[in-house]
Amino acid sequence: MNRPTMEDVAERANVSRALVSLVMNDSPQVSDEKRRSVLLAAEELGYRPNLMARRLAQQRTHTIGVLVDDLRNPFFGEVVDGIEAAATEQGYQILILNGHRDLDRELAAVETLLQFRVEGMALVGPRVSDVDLARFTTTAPCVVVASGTSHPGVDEVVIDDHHGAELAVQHLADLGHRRIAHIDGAANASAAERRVGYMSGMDAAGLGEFIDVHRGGDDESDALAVIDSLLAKPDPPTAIFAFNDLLAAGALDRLSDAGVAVPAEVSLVGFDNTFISALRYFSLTTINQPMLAMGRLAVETLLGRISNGTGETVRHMLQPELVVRGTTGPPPRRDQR
Amino acid sequence: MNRPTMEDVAERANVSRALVSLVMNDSPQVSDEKRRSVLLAAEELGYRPNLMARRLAQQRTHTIGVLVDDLRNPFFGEVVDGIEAAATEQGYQILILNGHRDLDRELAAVETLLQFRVEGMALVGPRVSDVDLARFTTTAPCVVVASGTSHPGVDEVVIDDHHGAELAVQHLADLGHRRIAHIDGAANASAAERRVGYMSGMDAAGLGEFIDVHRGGDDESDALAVIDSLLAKPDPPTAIFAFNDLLAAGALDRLSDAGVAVPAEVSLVGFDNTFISALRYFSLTTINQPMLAMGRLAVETLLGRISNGTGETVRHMLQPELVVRGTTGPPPRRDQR
DNA sequence: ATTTGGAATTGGAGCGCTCCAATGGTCTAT
DNA sequence: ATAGACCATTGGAGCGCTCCAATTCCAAAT
Repeated sequence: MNRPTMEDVAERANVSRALVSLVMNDSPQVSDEKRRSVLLAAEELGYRPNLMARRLAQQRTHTIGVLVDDLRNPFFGEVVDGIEAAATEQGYQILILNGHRDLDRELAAVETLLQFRVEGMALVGPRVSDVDLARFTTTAPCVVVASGTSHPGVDEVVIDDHHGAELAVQHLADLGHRRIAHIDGAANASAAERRVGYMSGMDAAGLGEFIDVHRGGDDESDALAVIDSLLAKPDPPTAIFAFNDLLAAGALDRLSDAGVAVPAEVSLVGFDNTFISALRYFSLTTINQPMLAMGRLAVETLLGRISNGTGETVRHMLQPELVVRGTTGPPPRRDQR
Repeated sequence: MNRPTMEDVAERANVSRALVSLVMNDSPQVSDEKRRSVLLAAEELGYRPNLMARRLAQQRTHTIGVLVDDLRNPFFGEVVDGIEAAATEQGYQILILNGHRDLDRELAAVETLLQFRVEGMALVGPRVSDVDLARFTTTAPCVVVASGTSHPGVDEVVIDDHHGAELAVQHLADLGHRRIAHIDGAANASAAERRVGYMSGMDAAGLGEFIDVHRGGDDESDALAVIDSLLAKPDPPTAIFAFNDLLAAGALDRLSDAGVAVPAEVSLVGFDNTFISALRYFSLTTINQPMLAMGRLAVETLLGRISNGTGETVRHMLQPELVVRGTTGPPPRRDQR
């Protein structure tokens, strides 16, 4: 009644347990005859190797742990897809745990990953402190993905948030906008970088005097009040660059409520290129993050670290891209310079 | 240099390995003194139990496997959240694998779960056939979640798609609509149920003669052509019930392109209540699926099956709810009955 | 002083596998 | 006929833990 073991298969095929092990691991030095009979016996018994036992004996797990901040966010799903694809190609499994946007749960999850003896960890949008990070990374190599701030001493895969913001501003400036406002991401990890990028983009376009930053947040509700105050100004902006697509969605909502035409009266740019921005009803101009590539690169970095051990930590920075859709256009005639 | 084991901790604390095991498992029958010194030794060595070894020795894993159809879809993320919450409460871990909308990968994933010796599996929106399902469920109990079609012989947690569709139709009929069209989900798992629900809702409202089903698909692009042909009719519908929120988003897009006011000229209802529909810019009237509750119920069902063994399979059907937002209203005056 | 009982502690077997060194078997070269 | 070489196969130790039965310990009861 109990699950068949290698022993059972060996007995049925009249061979030793070691031979069964060789067959299960596709060893080339097994005669075809024995291989067939082992495979047959395994099939008949419904044998399935026990991964626990195998890993214990092997002294390695061929697994990399993935910690994501929030599974419901499509952004993370996409990055994980990239991680999984690359890991599978390299013969690694992945173990996905959810941090639930909470530091304590995140730490618990990392602990679990370590108990699983993962050979490396990819922390996607993590909230752990640098101190904790330093502790983990000596136990198992870590790579931090998509975290705006820098974590010295740990490998990282990030996007050039600064440049992404510059691209957005430059696009708007090229269209002729001058009063370009920014709704930022408040305490969000990438917020600071994008804010600074916005400012430097404005400066570069000779629009330093029009720099105008407003505190936003994580999602659309945080944009509503900002839009109201923006519209109440004597000289409202003709363009808005939002921290992410969700904030942009909120902004769009409020603007249409207020009867402001987009892009005829106000242009709008988001960030992330999540599938929301691609919905044609939104058709949001935004900045693309190469999520799949970030995932793949994370795995490569991790495996490099695993095989090469210690050494200079790297910070891979991927380039964002402007995706022009329907929410940007030239400013109203009266505002053209 | 090697990872410390229980043996090492035992030695350092001057106790037996068995005692360390007791401490690690919070056994009450350990003297405070010994417990402290074991804990101290563990701390000093940076000891972390090896989950592989523990599970092998324990002969159980306290883990339930979760197979999702597509990680990038927020719907699944939400269901998994429910599963995880309930599992954690019951002292179970979850192991998430991704089916990638592909039958073969799904089967491979299930195989992996079984090699991990999960004690049960929750298949969320699976594509496996009933035959495969029957094979698995004898090895480890399965529960199928959010699959429209029925899988005899397997426990299920589903939503009443039929009734959900009826709710949508009834809402529109109550508003005074008569020509209510349906854009269906084509081959999608829940499509048939919702389609039939639409029809029976129409009948119940005395609108049988207006039944009008159009083939849609999975996402927004599939709605575009349908809207075009609908608008080209001599008597275009005054209301549209779409298979899901994404199709509704596509419909909304096309309608606004065509200059058709929503809901003044055409009302629109979606299905799922994903966060997209809640975006105020959409403000889509839709049918809510209790995703978290479905996840929790899946775990309860699974654990019940694990402890009670075989017996009548159950089919838990949760009730959908109408969520009225901004895309529905009375039909234009000329169409009121 | 001796017994008794309960709690705290320990030794050892065993979980299902891998991997190494050793064994046996077959074939060719001497 | 014998040695050597090479291949397929096997026995056994060991991976790090749990869990049972056995042992030790100590205090209370006789």
